[in-house]
Amino acid sequence: MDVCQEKIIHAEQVRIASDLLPKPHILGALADIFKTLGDQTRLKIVFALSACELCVCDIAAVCNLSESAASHQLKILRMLKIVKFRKEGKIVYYRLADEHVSSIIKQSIDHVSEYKYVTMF
Amino acid sequence: MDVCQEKIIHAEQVRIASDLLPKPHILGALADIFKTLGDQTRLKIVFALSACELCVCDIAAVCNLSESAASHQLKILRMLKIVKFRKEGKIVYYRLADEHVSSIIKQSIDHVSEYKYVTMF
DNA sequence: TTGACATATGAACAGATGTTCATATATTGG
DNA sequence: CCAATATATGAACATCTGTTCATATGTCAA
Repeated sequence: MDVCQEKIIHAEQVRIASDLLPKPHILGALADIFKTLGDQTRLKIVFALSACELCVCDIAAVCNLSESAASHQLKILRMLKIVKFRKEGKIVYYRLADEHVSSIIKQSIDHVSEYKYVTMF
Repeated sequence: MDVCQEKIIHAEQVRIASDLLPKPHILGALADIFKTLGDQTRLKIVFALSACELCVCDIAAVCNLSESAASHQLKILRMLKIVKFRKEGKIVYYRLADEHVSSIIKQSIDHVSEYKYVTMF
């Protein structure tokens, strides 16, 4: 990887910006959260759960998914601490883990609505 | 795809959650933003730019990237309206597009710091 | 215990993603 | 004009991701 350190143009800004970078494990954790929310299926699940607690079967219905696909994605959301769950007999109910997630989503909606948005992917 | 509509367990919650889902193009736009922030390289660039305006060469140095890789990722950040840029002769200076992005990042840091975080990817 | 149901999981496959390398474009000074 | 510099872009490639299908686990009722 070309580190490009022999031709830094603005040494001072580079130093300032470098000092501000979070530690690698924080950066990784943040990227993981965004990566997780960066899939339409999981984002849909998160939106659905921001309405109310739902079981896997409900989530599959709301998000138009097979129950297997829902379960796979819920596992990821669980590992990332984005959702919590409780078991009641055969049924597992999921809900959002905390308000940060909803808050993040709200902020991003503001961002999107500020531009005439063009999808690229 | 198995739509799973014959065995909805909680019809009322399913209706409520379904009504709350954003329109597909909004959902897509949001997912795109998260997907974009969900890469360590791009997230690092965003953090760097939250410190100050930087040229491509500076960004490459701060983020330990080849200039080509930086340029590729900046293109994506540009298309997603996450960064803006201005040209000054040969040099292109990048900066964050708005405060929503920094706000989103701040929220996610709060989320991360609330748990003993375990990386999964 | 047996069968029905809700959910979870593993393997496999197609499609997407990020980097590299080579090359192109654009701007400035000589 | 030409050479040097800063940035951008295209193709190729290895890696990662999300879905599906088949199967497993766990729970309840009969």
